[in-house]
Amino acid sequence: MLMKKYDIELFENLNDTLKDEINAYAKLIKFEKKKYVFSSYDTMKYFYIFLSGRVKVYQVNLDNLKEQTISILGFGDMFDIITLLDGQIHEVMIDILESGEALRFPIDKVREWIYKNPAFNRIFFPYIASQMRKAENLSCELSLYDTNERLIHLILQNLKTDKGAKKTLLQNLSRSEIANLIGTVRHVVDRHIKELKNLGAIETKRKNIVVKDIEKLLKKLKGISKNRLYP
Amino acid sequence: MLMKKYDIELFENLNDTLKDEINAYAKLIKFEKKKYVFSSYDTMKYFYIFLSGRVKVYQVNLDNLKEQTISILGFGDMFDIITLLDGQIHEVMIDILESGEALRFPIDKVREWIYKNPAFNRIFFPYIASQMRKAENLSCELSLYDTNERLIHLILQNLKTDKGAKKTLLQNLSRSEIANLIGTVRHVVDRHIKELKNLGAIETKRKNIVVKDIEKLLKKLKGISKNRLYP
DNA sequence: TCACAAATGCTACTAAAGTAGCAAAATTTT
DNA sequence: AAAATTTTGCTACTTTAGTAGCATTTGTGA
Repeated sequence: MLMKKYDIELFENLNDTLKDEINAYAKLIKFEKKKYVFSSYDTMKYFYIFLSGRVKVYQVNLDNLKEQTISILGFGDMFDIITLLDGQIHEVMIDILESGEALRFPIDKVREWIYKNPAFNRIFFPYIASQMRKAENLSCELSLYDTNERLIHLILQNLKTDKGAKKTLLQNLSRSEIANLIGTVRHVVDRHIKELKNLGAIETKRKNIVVKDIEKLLKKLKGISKNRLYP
Repeated sequence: MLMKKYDIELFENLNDTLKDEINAYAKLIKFEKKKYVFSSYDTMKYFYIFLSGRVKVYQVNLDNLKEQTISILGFGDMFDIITLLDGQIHEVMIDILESGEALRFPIDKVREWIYKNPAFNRIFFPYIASQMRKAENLSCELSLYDTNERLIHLILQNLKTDKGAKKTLLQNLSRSEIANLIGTVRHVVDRHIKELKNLGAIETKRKNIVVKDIEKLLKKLKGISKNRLYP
């Protein structure tokens, strides 16, 4: 019975041997808003797989305090995969957006798995790839599109991932958090949202954006590349 | 003797068994400027390790033809690690900046290695991590610093990697390629370079930037974060 | 429940980045 | 060697993004 403790969806397709391994080394950790956890030093020793809650990983420009959100981690996400792979410290800032739980593993144990356990890697490798795709996409968005387009891309992207996940990325995020995601500041996001509301493309509640007219959103995207996100 | 064929620096620390494996499956490929190679379809079948030359990986905004360089691959780099990890197509544009050679492997063979060969992963995992760090750094640069600071960061970063590598990243790159690297356009780079030249911080030859006064470069960086790159 | 903190909404202003076009120099190709 | 292409350099202009400040609304925790 104890072995069934963390037998979650995520590990469904693993063989029993690995499931047992995981259960043997996992420790359930609860984390809360405004608490300082998952520090760069901590992640040199421990590796986490998130079960619930939401954690923001970000960097700050100390001169103007502008933030860039690198990723928001939730159910099924792992941290910190960079330190796991190269053993070096990974200096990022962490904020808890929503309290939740994670499984904590001794990082050396996880290293053993990724070096020697093909079953674990069948989950791990595609996960790394998905994170790399997201990182690449973020750079290209920041560089190739203006703030208005990036906002619309983010809103549309959320429509797509709607099914499946219980909660979309955008739900329960403030305007400044949205700004941090797309590499701008709150006032700029406000300006664009105001315009989209006036057009009747979206409606907003507190920490919530509801799409009212996809066509109008798409029309605000310029030219050819509008087909990229919503073909 | 045949087995010694590709016995390059990169594989120095591998055991002989793996070296033999690599030699058995590697095919030497030459690539040239203005030739179309390493397509997204090709990299579904083959995996490459570069021996020489330089290859630009980038994305384009079809509306204004602006480009963002995702990475420049040269000696020791691997491609495409995303497709290797998740088996999905990875749609990027490729340009050959300098002709060169690469080892080509059947991608399924390389998958076998990353799933079952710890010796290969001792090279592969840190490499993935370094690519992830670069990707994360690019996003943060693009979002948190203005074009002038990004240019100076790039120039300084090149000073550091000077030793070791035979050729720095910036050598032999045109202004528009520099612009593509830091997410802006040629005219903006020109403007900043002109100012840095007037200050006496740098000198330029065709496709070449020579740092004359590091202190002056650092002074152009704003405030606290200048210490980040050149402590 | 009351005080405090967080989030939203708006106006006005400043600075930075991007667009456009042309000409000269250097390099490569024919 | 001539022609074509690429790279550099400059000016002028337009648009977008970022800064600042304040008032109102909403939510949270003491």
